[in-house]
Amino acid sequence: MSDSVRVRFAPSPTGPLHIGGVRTALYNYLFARKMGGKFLLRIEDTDQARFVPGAENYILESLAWLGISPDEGVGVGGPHEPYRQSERKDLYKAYADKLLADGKAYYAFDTSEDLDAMRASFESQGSAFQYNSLTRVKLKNSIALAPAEVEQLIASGTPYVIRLKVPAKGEVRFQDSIRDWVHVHTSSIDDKVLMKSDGMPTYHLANVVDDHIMEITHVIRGEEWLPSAPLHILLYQAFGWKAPQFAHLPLLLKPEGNGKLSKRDADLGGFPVFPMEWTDPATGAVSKGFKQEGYLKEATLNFLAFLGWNPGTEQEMFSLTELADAFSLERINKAGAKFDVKKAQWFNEQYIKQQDPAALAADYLPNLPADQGLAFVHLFLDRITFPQELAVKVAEFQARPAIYDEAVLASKWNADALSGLQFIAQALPGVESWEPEGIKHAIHEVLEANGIKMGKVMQILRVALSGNGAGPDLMISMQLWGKAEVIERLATALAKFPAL
RNA sequence: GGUCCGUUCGUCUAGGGGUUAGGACACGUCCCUUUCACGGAUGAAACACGGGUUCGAUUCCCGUACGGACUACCA
Repeated sequence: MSDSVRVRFAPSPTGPLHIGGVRTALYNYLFARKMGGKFLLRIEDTDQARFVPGAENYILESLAWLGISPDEGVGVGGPHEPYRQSERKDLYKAYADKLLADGKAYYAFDTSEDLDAMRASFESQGSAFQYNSLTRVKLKNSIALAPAEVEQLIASGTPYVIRLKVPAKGEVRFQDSIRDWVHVHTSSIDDKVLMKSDGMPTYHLANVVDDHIMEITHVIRGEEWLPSAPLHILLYQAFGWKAPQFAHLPLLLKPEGNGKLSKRDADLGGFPVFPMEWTDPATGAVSKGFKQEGYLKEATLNFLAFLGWNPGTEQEMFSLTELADAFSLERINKAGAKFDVKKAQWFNEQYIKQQDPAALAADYLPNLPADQGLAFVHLFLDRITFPQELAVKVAEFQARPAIYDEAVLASKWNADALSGLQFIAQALPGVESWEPEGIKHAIHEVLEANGIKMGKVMQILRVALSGNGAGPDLMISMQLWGKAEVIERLATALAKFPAL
């Protein structure tokens, strides 16, 4: 079908990809999959000043980690190569020239300093400067200046930009998939710069030209673009092109307080706002990543998808393919969503339990024999949020108690407990089969024979062996410690526990 | 300041002219368990405010308040 869906994710390589950007990529990907269309990745590197080495690679790796794989674009190629805007530079100039020839754009020679001064003077009078139909006739451009003068300026190499000649009167309207009709008067739109004086296009031009050439049918992007969408509509009109369908996504907000989620929140809240760890090439500063923090890709995806979208059913665990099946633009929310770490952690806990225990053991407890690693995974699976906690739990488990839980001792350490422990210490060496049932049976038997209730000593036994008043199943723990170690620990505790 | 966008439990949200306003996270209680965790059950918890339209508005319209984005030769 000729009008099949084509969407794109078009980040700028100016730093690590923000988690909000990842969500935008995800929604584009999901929509493409749902509609049987194509998902493209285009790199918008038209700002030479803000270019950050490694950022493009970071974007590619982050998307690859999550399985948000482009069908076309940087890294995979396709019929519209190149997909990096810096490599398409000449193209944009040709389109800008066409607008110039049609009288829909004009040259402007005002320097940044000129414009800054203009803005300052307007501001001092309490109003805002706009480069528009009212002011352009008084500024230094090919509308206000005589043709000969313009030619002379260009011939002499005076730097210039190309601006869009926004109509003085009229209304721009478009129907956003998420926000429905949005209308704006052209009088509130600036004569935006299309081509910068360095010969590079601005976002506005490059974006519209590429989306048209690459036959993009739906532009799904962050809400920060909503104010410039009317300008883009105007550009499509100036070129005589059909505008794509727009869908402006709600923003991701700070977990506490107001404002959009930022890098600062990560530092403050101790949670990541980037998909993967990022080391700033200039400062060497390291920012946390979901991946390195221990978030599973399935959990990250599921969590992100639900920030601003929901299936309308009560199902909340969704794989990437299930998300693609259930996804629709209509079910995206309008209001911004606060980032909730607790929910992200909950998703992670759910997905950890779904992992293959043997794989978890191999990946996170590589130094243990496979059967032992597996046993520990089973022991701790329900008690961790991140897989790397496994190794910590195991280390704590294996270390002999340095201190004994004071509170438990204070309330449970008594004559019954003492004799119970002593009986257990006597019985343990005789346990033939050192496995949970056998150990439990032996303890039960010796306590019953001496008229002591299990409940009186079990927690004290736990403290004696592990130092803690709470923890995983004691019988399984004892099996894992091993007979000799348990006997040793019990003897130590008996010697160290306070006299009665 | 201007333009545009938004507002249902603390958070993510369902719903939509007449509902006991539903679910999830977090929180409380109970059950399970020798303990903790997991799991199960249960509780507390919301339609920003003011007008209108209507027999009836949380839902539609208009204001107000609050929040947000944008307002660069950045994207």
